[in-house]
Parts: sequence; C-alpha cells; structure tokens
Amino acid sequence: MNTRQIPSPVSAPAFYAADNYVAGGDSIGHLMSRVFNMLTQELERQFEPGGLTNAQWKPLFKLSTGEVSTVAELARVCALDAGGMTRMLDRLEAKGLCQRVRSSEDRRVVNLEITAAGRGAAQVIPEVLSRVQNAYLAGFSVEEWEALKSYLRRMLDNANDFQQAQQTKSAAGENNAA
Amino acid sequence: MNTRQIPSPVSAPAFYAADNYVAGGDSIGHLMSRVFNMLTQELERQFEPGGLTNAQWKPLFKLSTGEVSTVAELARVCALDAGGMTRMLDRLEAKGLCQRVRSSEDRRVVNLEITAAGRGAAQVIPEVLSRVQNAYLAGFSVEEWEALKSYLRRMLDNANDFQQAQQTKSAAGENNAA
DNA sequence: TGACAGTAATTGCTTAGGCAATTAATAATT
DNA sequence: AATTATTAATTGCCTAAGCAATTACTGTCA
Repeated sequence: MNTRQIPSPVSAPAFYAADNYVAGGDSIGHLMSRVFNMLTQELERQFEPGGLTNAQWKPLFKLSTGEVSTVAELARVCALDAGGMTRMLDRLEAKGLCQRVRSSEDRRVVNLEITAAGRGAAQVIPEVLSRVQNAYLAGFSVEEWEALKSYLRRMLDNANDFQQAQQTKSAAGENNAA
Repeated sequence: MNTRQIPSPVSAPAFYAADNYVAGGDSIGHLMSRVFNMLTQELERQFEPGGLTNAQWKPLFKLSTGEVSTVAELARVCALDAGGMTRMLDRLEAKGLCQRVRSSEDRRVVNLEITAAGRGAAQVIPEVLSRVQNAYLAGFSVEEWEALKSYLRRMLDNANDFQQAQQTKSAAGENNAA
C-alpha cells in the first residue's frame, strides 16, 4: 500500500460553489478576464501608431531578437496554431515587416527574416510593454509584485496539473468505452 | 498652490525597463496571459460536451438568470460589441438555446428568451466555473485568495486611471494639432 | 407637423485563432 | 531502393470580436 501523503481535498477550501454562484461577481476568473481585457485593449492602442496590432507585436519581437527563424518555431514560442501563424506572417509580410525565404538545406522550411522596417517597428515594443505594465503595477511594492507573480505561477502549475488529470481521466474513459 | 500630496513617480519602483526587457520572461503580463490562456482552453473543453463554447457560456448564463433581456443589454454586460453579439445570438439561436422576439412596445428592440434546451445547457455553467476555478486555486489559503483578488482589483483601478490619462493626453494633442 | 437627433439591431469588412486536411520534402525502416 | 512515417508549411472551414455604415424606429424641438 502506498503510504505517500496525498493532498486531501478536504483540507482545501472551496472558494466557489455551483449553488450561490454570483454572475458578474469578483471571482478570480472574472477579475483576471477584466484586467487582461484592459491590457490587450491598451496595447492595441499603444501599438497602433506604429502600425502594429496587439496580436502582432509578439511574433515581430521574437523575430527581432533572432531567437526564432522558422514558422513552426515562431508558432511554438507564441503558443499558437501553425495555420494561424502562416496567415499572421501573410499580414506582417504584406506590411513589409518581415519576409519569407525558402530554406535550401531543408526545402520544407521557410526561414523568416525581419526587414529594416520591421526592426524599426519592433524597436518600441519593449518600451510599450514596460510602460504599460509599470502603470498597471502603480502603487505595488516589490514584495507585492513578487507575491502576485508567485500566485500566478502557482495557478499555472495547478492549471497544468488539472489538465493532466483531465487527460488521464478521459483516456481511462475511452478505454472503458472500447 | 495645491498642497495635496500627489503620488510621486520617483517613489514608485519601475518593475520593467525597455532596455534589458526579457522576451518570454515571467513578467506579470506574460504570466497572466498564460494562465488566462489555460483557463479559456480548459473552459472550452469543459463546456464542449454540453455543446457550448467558452465564448458562449457567458451570454447564455446572463440570459438564464434573467438579468438581461435585450441585445444591447447583453452586449453591455458581456463587455462586447453589439455587432458581435448579434452574430453570437445567431449561433445560440441556431443551436436552439435562445430565441428572438421583436418587442411590441418599442419595435427597435428584440427581446431575448432562453429556451428549455438553453436552460438545460446553462445548468452546468456554475458547476464548471466553480470546479475549474477551485482547481486553479488549489493550495491557496483564504488569505492568499483575498490578496490575489485585491491585487487584481488594484490593477484594474490602475488600468482605468491609465486609460483615462491617455485619453486626456490624446485629447490635448488633438487640440494642439487643430 | 416635419425636420432632425438619438437609439436598437443588423450587416459588411477586417483581424485573429483553432482544427483538420493537404502538399511537399525529409527521415526511417524493411 | 521502395515503402512508410514524420515533419513544415499552407489552405479551407469555423468561431469570435472590433469598427463603420445602414436600416428601422422613437423621441424632440422648432
């Protein structure tokens, strides 16, 4: 028998319950969604003068640092679909910010190169990100900033654990069904 | 002269700087975006068996509680565009979850009514939201949960202040230009 | 009353992103 | 070497959301 201590659900407080669930209440999810919404809107406005959108700064920034050079790599680091990335690159290329060059070693891959215009547009990215994030953290102490980050990291770990558990469960269910 | 104490920018720590900005670093924005991404993906999976998407649970839930009854109201409480809401309702209506009834008092408005199928689909919403949020908060004490919420509320306040300041600035700029 | 402003909903156009299928090229296997 | 599997990128089809223009209707005001 396994004597390893397994975290008991009983000891964990249940923060939300199906009955008495308040609609636009200040749940974690609702608050995060509102903050995130404001953030993306603000970045949209901030990048607009430079001809970028909120969705476009990340791929362009990754290209500008030179840490990626192919479509698949870029899709991976931006955590989005390869098909979507193809069309994103269509738009960036149409704006003259980057260009595709078919690789000669492996003719399946296209190497991505940022243009001079792309480098120019990318220049403001760290400035904007710093300015907006600092503004959103106005009044925070360093300790509070660190606490917030640690909470988010813990939520991320929990999210991964939960996803894992769900996958395991659904895989078992499929076996039972088969 | 105004002697009211104005928060000095000097005393506020600058958490991020344009030089030395780390790309995929664990900035607040990056962490929040990752958590939020996992959350929406998880909700997408959780609602899928019931035939709902992550974007659809909120409008349907608001309809189920009866707190809204028109397109404009629904768009407002869901914080999204009226045009987008029209098409969202097209999809919900196509699934038989709600239906439009043109108002007789004011023939511009359409009254939204949830169907029996819609009520059935909406039933699981509080359960899913509670389950997933509790899972993401596993290991959190009540104090940490409260602290996280207060941080998010403060960020939301800062976001509103910043937006306000930007609008004032751009309005002044337009006056100068005119 | 008749012009005009305001409002509710819809539609067209755009960016965005997920999923599945396809194509082309390379790698692995027998 | 020929078949098979894998990989990279693209494309089609879908949901989603913002913005601008349009339509239909209501309210206001001269």
